[in-house]
Amino acid sequence: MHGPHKWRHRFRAHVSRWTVPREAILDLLSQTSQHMSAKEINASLYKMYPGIGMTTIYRTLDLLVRTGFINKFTTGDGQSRYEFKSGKKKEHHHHLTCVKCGKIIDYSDFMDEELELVKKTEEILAKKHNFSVLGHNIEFYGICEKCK
Amino acid sequence: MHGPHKWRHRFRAHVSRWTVPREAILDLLSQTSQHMSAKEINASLYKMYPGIGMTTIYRTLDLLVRTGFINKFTTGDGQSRYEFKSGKKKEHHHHLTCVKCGKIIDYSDFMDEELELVKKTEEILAKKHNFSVLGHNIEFYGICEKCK
DNA sequence: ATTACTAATGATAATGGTTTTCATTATCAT
DNA sequence: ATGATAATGAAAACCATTATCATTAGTAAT
Repeated sequence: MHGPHKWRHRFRAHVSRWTVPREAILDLLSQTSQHMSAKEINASLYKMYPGIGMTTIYRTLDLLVRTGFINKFTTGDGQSRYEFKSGKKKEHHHHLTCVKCGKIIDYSDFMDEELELVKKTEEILAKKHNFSVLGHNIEFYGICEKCK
Repeated sequence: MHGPHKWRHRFRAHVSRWTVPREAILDLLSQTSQHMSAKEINASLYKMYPGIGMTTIYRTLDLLVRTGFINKFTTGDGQSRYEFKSGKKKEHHHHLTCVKCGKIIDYSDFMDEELELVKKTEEILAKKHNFSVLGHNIEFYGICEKCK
């Protein structure tokens, strides 16, 4: 039903079975620069894999988040969006979100300055509030070109 | 049923009627430093005003957001949270969020440095992507003291 | 104060994204 | 190829939020 695959080995280190839906979803997310919602993933996969249900999509996304393959974001429009987590450090970026259509644009301007500040802030906050800081979200929001 | 109130005048400039639920919700949010969800607001108001329904709470929160009295945040735990918007500029702050219980802690360390960078980034992004930037969220997330 | 207008309320039902349930199917070590 | 059991998917449940609509209550005019 499917041949060897680049993710298979890394994936198997975390969970036991390598299945068609898991491969399809991981492939899709790794190949797009978009931040897709579960519904969009379903729509995108439907032609090639009409059998994959929303249940499995949600479960797989959750699994991929837990095993560190993807990031999950909660946008203001009520649905969550997911992005493939690149291994390369240099691809770290932040987000510009449209509050009308939910579209997310990546940006990486002033990354060095930001990261320095972020690191400093993270240390202080962890110490001050006895918090285990796992990460950060830096997001600008507004109205995108199309929605104006 | 209720006497004169400090917000009444400012409120009436936006909408026509000054009502018990509106006063109760505005009072509650202005007096707490917490970032409350609709459910929490309901629970907190229940003793004093058992008649106020969830519908009215949601409608009032939406009204207060639209008229600039409060800010709305979307946390990862599925529900929105609201905070009173202080008039004072110096009280601008960012958030430290617990991914387990949804608790939000305000912080204002490195505010000046952050704001400078934010302003610079905002200008670039607006120009580069033809975006009308309305605001930003800077948030650190992790596990709080209690949830560890 | 009383009245008339209509905005605001709240009980109920609907919505929509996400999660749970459980019988069936498919993966993989043997 | 086989058996143990993890993964799937259809359907129902869940839960935060929104819409509907008859009733209530704030306001301005009387």
